Amino acid sequence: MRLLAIDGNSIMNRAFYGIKMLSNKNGVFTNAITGFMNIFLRVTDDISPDVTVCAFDMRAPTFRHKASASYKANRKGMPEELHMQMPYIKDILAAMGVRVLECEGFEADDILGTLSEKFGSGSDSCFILTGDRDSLQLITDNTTVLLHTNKDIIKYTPDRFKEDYGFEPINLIDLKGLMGDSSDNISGVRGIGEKTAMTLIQKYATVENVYSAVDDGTIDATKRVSEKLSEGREDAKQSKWLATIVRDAPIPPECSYYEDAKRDDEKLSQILSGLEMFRLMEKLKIKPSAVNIAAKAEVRHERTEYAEGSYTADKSAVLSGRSAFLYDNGILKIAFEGKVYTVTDEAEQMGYFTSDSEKVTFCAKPVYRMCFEKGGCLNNITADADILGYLLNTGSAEYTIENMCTQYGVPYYEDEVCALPLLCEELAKKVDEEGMTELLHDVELPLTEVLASMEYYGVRVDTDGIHSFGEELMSQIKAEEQQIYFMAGHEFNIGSPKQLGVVLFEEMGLPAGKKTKTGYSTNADVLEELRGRSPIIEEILSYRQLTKLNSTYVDGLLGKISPDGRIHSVFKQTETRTGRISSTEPNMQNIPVRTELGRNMRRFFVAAEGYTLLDADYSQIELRILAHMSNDENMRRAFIEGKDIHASTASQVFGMPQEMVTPEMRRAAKAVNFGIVYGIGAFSLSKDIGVSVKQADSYIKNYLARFSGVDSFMKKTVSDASEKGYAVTLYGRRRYIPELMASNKNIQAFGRRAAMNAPIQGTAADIIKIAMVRVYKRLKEEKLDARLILQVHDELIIEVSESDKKRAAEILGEEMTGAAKLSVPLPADVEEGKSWYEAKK
DNA sequence: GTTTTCACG
DNA sequence: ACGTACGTGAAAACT
Repeated sequence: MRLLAIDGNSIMNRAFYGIKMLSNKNGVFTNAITGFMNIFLRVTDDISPDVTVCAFDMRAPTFRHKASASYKANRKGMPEELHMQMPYIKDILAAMGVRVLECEGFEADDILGTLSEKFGSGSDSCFILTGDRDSLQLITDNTTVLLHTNKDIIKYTPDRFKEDYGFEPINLIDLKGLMGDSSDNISGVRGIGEKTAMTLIQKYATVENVYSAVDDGTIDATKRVSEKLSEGREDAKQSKWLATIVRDAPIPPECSYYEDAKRDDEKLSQILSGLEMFRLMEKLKIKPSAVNIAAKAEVRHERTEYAEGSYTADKSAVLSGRSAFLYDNGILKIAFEGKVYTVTDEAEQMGYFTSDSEKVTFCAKPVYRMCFEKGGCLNNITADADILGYLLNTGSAEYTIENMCTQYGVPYYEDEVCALPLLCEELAKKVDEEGMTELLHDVELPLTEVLASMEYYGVRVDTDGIHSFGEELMSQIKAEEQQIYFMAGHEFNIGSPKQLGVVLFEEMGLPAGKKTKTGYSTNADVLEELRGRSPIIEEILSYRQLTKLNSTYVDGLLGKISPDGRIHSVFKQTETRTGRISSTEPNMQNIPVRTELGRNMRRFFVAAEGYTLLDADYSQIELRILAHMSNDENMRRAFIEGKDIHASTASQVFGMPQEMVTPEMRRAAKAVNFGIVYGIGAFSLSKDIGVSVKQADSYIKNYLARFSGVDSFMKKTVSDASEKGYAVTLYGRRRYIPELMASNKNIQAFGRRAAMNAPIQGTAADIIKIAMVRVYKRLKEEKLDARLILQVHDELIIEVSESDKKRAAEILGEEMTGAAKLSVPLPADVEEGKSWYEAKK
């Protein structure tokens, strides 16, 4: 029989520190569980054990198996984020068919020792999975230790051990006897460290042999070492005993007990969906089952059984009622009053989409887009489970019907369309309870159509222009490359941070600043510092800029041009945690603008023949929102009086009339304003504007004293978020911030910054979404030959026929400015041009 | 698949 | 002692 015995505590510990923080929306951390399961699955896959057992520490407060009280006192207490994950991993393992063993007064490795004694002989073999080198003493011909290190899992057989240590595995306890182990609070012999102890054990094997040699006077060591050994005789004995893993812990002796454990998928499904660990569920091929969900107390609905129906026969009933549908790959499925219909006829499908009947669905955007492509439309969508799920928790990894049914306790059907009516009902109810109904109906639902339309129209690009720009870049890159090779004295891959680090910091001897976890950092900040120390730096920065433009933008965009000569980006509505929209394939929201070279890229985004582009952006929308939400009189006045906000801030912070503010001071004030929106820190501000941390700190203090309304608003935002678990925008959109509950202060600090930023960034997102819906509606109402084609967070772009451009520009300006009624003005600046470059001056 | 870098608001 | 502003997406190198 092959037995796998796991040191639960040790592996959880490794996993916890090895994986970044993860948590579900209730603030239950799951990173150690995730890491543990990854390791677990990898190892079971590798060695295919017949039986798996996992041992956990259980230290009784009153009784200690080992004599010295609190002998592990100096091992750090488990952080709360890890501690809270322990009951879950035990439940998961039990449901996986793994016996979970705990023994009062014994540690996990004692249990492993006992198991290896039991199963590590004859034809049986035992594998011990741990992150703790102590357990290497258990290695025998039949017991292999799988040691999990930061890098990989090392298979320790007796040979491998001898290779590494130069003595037998069992003598590890003798080594510890001499050198001790600070993590286990084992003292060892005072004055004997790792080097000496290794040499002695390699020669004498055991503590006893060492002392016989000391007594004989034959000990092969310096006089000093010999003296220390004599003094520490008792310590050595005691330490060896402490380092010895127990092999007779009271655990169930019958093999059948371990063999009988069975996997329970229902149980696993329950635990994992509660933890929102959907990826793991997928890996384990666990489906949320209706039976499982029905057993849950929160279920509010009876499950309706669905029968196959004939759409031709029931069409008029469907079109006069409320139905759910899913459309995928040319196939339309409709669920309606206990029947499910499959419609493949295209004309029938369009008839359904165009009808006024009430429809609920999941992911309406691609359906809108498909309808547009066929010259039709999609009407009366009253719920979209994707959007609903997003509003309820913007932090979730993915919104699938399966996940949401499980999470919100709604019966799930393999034919997913059947789950939609109840799912949407349940989600909409929650959205209403959380005060987001208006946001849903007035903003998010209509926005889906707007985004689909933007994707459908896309942006016209000047393909030839991009090509020749690319060729220019290429020749500059080649020249730059040669220059760099010459300066470095040899060729290398300039794009490899690793190779570049070697060239700069080792070969050329430039001072290495920051380090990343894998080596030298070579990012622009670091290189900027080195400017002037070597001319190569300038060339590398330039090389980086050119290659970035060429690969990400020239090549990237060229690969995304459709046969119609336009780029149809995908705008994602359920992606960001703050409520913003994101753009992919390609990302149209990060087209260069900050440097002149990069900004040239925008010359290639053009209006179609006979059309022109209108570009409008909000000015300082986030600071205006801050002025409104914080109701800070000082800040509001600046906006109401139409002042230059950064200059005005500078005059306040530096205490002087605005005429006296220098450009340098304005720059600093601008950085402070940005910092405030992001949840400021003195360190980063100082780096940003090049003053001392102390100096930066005093700017911030000054600012918060001057703008006390902002100060109290930020404090309240954080305390509300800590109390409720989420931050909220002006329109009620929530962002859950479980990081605020962490005990790690870095994570907590991140949570506070996110809490300060979310209402501002989120409200700005709300407002431009409102503007988009209103602009879309008015362009349609007034039947203008104009369409929204892009959104870049605070900027909207319309493509409009020459004849309608005046009217469209009016609408764009009016609707953006009128999108929100704030207690400060909200101006939007509209410009026109044939290309994006010209339209944004 | 993760890390580093860099483009945008 | 450490890490250090919020929110994104893409490419290339590396593991």
